[in-house]
Amino acid sequence: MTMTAESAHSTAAARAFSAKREQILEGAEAVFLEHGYEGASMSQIARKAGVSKGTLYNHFVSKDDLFHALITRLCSGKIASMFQVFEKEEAECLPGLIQVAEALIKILVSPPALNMHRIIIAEAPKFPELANAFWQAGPDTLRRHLSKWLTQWHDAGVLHIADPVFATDQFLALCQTRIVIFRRFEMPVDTSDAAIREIAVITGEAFYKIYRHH
Amino acid sequence: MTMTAESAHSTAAARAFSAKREQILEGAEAVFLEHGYEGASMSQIARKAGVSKGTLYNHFVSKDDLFHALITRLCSGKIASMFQVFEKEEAECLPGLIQVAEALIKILVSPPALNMHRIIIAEAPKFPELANAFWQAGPDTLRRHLSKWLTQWHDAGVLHIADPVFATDQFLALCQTRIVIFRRFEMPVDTSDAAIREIAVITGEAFYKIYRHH
Amino acid sequence: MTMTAESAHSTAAARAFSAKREQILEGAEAVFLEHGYEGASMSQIARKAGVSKGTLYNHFVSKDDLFHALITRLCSGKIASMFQVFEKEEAECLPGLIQVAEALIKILVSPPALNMHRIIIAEAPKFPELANAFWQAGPDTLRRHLSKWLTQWHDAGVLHIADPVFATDQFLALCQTRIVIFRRFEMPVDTSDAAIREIAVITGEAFYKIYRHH
Amino acid sequence: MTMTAESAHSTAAARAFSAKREQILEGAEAVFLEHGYEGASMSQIARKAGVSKGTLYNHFVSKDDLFHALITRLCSGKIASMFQVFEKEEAECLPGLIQVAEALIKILVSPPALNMHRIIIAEAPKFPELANAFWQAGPDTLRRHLSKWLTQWHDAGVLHIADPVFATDQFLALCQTRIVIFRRFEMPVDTSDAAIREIAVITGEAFYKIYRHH
DNA sequence: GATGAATGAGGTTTCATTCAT
DNA sequence: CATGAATGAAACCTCATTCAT
Repeated sequence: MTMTAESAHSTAAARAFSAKREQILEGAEAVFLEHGYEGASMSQIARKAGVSKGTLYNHFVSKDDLFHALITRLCSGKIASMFQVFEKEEAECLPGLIQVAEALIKILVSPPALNMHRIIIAEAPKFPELANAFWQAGPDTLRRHLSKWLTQWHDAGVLHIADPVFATDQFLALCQTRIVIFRRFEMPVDTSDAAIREIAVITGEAFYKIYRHH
Repeated sequence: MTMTAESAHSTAAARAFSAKREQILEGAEAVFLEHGYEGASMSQIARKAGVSKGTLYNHFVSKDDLFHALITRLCSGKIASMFQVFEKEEAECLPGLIQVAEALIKILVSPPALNMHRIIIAEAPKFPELANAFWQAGPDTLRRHLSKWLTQWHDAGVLHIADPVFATDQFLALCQTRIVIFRRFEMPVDTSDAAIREIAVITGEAFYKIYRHH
Repeated sequence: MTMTAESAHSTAAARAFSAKREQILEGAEAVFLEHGYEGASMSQIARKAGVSKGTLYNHFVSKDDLFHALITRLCSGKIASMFQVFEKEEAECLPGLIQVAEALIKILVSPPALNMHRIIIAEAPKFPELANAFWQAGPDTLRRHLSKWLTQWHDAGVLHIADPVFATDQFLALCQTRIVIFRRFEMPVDTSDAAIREIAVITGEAFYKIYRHH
Repeated sequence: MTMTAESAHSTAAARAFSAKREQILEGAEAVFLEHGYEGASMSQIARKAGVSKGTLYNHFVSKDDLFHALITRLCSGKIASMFQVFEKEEAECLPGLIQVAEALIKILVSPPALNMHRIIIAEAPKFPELANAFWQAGPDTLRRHLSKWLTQWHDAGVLHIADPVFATDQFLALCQTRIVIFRRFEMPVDTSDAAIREIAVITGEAFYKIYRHH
């Protein structure tokens, strides 16, 4: 496999270009998530990213475009991986539910997830496609995995679930009781591991009571 | 009952002043709830309210102050009355739960409530006291009423609830399954009365399964 | 001497009107002298004077007019009396010169005089007639008295002064050595009575050396 | 002497930047000196300088900052060179004094010096450091040179001066008799060369009488 | 005559975007 | 392609002035 000097050059240039793009997106992430879409300024982003304002516009057509690119990237990157809460299968149902609840709550109260949620909700009317992208990458990913997992317990006769996707939605909703919602409202609440564990147990048990097979 | 010319005068003036203030707050409500705090401009608000920019500043010290006043007023007014979902007591438990769920979901998917939720969540880091005011006026009001109502069923031996406030939180969370959350993400979802009723029934039944007395 | 009820009434009203005018001028004095013409706002003045903004315009046609009235009043009042430094005649020439120098320096370093000087100088291009009024009421008053007093010593053969008015101008200029000028530039300088006395002595002696008769 | 493309580039850019800065300062000088600090508007300055309002803020952080930069620049430039009145030494004392007086009066009645004095005095309470900078660059420069020169005549036995700096202050004060002060108050006065010469002679002689050696 | 709310022009400053270098 | 100065529209806010009460 050979490579001419020129293509080598252009490849290197392309790499550098890509790197700059990443650099900008890092800055944009920091600024947009902290200040919101309107509250963020292109100057701030340029400064944070360590590039000139002009460079922003060499890589992105507009503020809108940069925001788009950022959210899209976050959705296919951080968000997607965040919501991968099924690393190892649990041998039993209820402990599995509790474990998932615990993992999910921990994610949802983390500053990045809170900020992401905030900006997505805030900008949903202006950028509905981004809200949708977030949904697909985050909650919906979890929903697909979880509903499949629940179906297994249904098939095993442990749970009785007519609509596994809706059941998953309920599970997700239950996980947002108390701690998560308090954090979203910036109200003081105990977010220690113990407190989260406690909510997770109650949540898992509640869900189990709704759907256990008699 | 007599009234001096002067007090009549100042009373009339005070009334006019109050009316203008209301007028401004109406405009502010329309613009802030549509565009968010940063996205709204004082000029827009003045135009919408039909007053001059200067008048805005005769009534409110700053944009912050106007926002504060608006949210505070909404909390003690619309929001508070919105969350009064207990007009008549239900004779039975499960139908009562379903009825409350239905009423709550209808509220939560209404544009005013959605917009209010959006802006409160978005600005919670900058205006935590407003997020708290909203919480007190809205969810917490419901929480107080509902937990008292649940306690009655507990005392009657119909439900078995160790922590009624937490149970209420769970009920509120469950009501936000599917329709409410889809609307918040501006994703297409059936919000017809029938669809809401269906979710309400499932939600009521789910909650009943968690806490019914054996 | 009789007075009808009506004229009594209108006289009382006129007195009240006059009092309001004074009240406004007091406020205007405080604000204009502190912030300068452009730096002062009509609202500030109204607040300081304890009257409404409308009242300002019932008494004065405009900001210009109020400024005019203020400076004019100060010139015929405070300024004029300030520069009356000849209360008692001195028996001797040099001690008299020193005494006048001392009195004058004390006046010129007083905050009111400094502020007045500042605003008059600053606004002289815009309000030359006010600068002139100040000159007439302040320096020129002193100039007339002092030149007459110097003429007496000339006639007595103690001093030899061809142009008494110009000599007075020189005396006034000499009094503004060091302390006065430092205060005008807001530079730190000893303004104690002792320091002023010292300058006054040197100034008086210097003037005496210029004009003493041989 | 070589120069890389980049350094050539950045040097040219820096030159252009500097030129624009100068251009702004020219505009600022014209507007500030004519209208005073508060009376000048950033729009006026931008218009006068032939740049956009935004450009003002690319070069200076605020109106304050621009004013600071202007006055500082004037002090180290025009003002400093203005007060260099000692180009050639005079062979004799009294003619030397007269020559210096004449030069100084001519400077002080020039519109730039009058305007500068005006604005410095007016803004001294708000910008004391600028008043001080002006003092250092202007009067104090002259004071240093003149006091040294006077010391020479003292050492030569022609004058008898205990405190040369104070004597200089007196000389400066005497130069501000009549013409200078009339101009500051915008009062009509003959500012012809002949009139100035006349005052200069009287002033020089007066000073000589105070300090000549017997 | 006194009040103070209303006005709208204009104040300082920020911002997204463009473009010459 | 990167830079950052330039732009001018628009942001928040203040001000002198008017006028209904």
